[in-house]
Amino acid sequence: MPEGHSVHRIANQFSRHFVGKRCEVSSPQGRFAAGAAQLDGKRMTAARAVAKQLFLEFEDDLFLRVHLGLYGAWDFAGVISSAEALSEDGDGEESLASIGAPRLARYRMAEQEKAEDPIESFPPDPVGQVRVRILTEDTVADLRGPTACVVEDPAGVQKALDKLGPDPINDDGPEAEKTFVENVRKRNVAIGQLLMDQSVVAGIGNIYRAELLFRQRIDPYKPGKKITVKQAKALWQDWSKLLHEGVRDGLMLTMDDLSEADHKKALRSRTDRHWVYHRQGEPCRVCGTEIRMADMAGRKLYWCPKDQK
DNA sequence: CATCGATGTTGAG
DNA sequence: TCAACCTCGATGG
Repeated sequence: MPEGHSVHRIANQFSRHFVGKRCEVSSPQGRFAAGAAQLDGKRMTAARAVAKQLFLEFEDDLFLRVHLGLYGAWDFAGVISSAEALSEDGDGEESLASIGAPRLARYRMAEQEKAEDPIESFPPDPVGQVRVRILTEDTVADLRGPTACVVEDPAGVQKALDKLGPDPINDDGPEAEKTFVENVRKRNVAIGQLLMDQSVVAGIGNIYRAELLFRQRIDPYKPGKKITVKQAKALWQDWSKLLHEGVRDGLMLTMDDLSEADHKKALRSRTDRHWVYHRQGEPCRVCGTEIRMADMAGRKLYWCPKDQK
């Protein structure tokens, strides 16, 4: 899935075009029929992302909690925001659908975002296995392939939140940094593993994990207890920076100070976008040493053995 | 066209 | 520690 930044963008999409509206909620696939019936006809009152968890709040203290997992995705159509409009994070009401009258946009939001073929009529027929469809008078959102899609009461929401460490978008004060530093430094577990532990810090996935550790030149195998306060603070600050940039840009650009040409290249090609992620066997962009890859707790870890000590 | 692997988590054993 | 979840782009024939 979707590391932390994309879920925040999805929440923004819902905030702009669904919150305040009455929703017809259904489960075209059928696997969420009972849950959909609980929410059907209610007004959406808020949309919020905490790390990779999405919470859609409806009237009567009901919440839809969604986690996209590895390959879940939301498809939006109708009056929705384009990538650029979402990046403004403001009140720009510009939508694809409003540009050129009868053409209605379809926009897919998962790890990548992309415009799909225009739809001919509204609402469009569900494509594939749609677990949940949320339909308003002029917008529709289809959810496919989620790991979690559950109706929660406030206590259930709190229970889910309690499992999460700080998320720099929601927790931006010194307290959050302090919590992160403590969470890291009390554990005798490799920092590469701790960054993926959502109770230590929420929202980091495999790509951000590899890139953050390279950017701070930290050995992924170094135990949390041996990470200095300075290193831990730097990791938190850098994560906060990358996450805010990811929400703004709609993609993970983890290399700083690129030339104009390299920046464009990075936007085009995923292989030119990262320092170490998915670059095993290729030369380190800093020192030329071969980037290594190994399994760490079931996920692939990428790092430069020379620069990260 | 078949197969593989992926940005993630859960629960069984 | 590993399979399951059940989608889809990339890869190979």
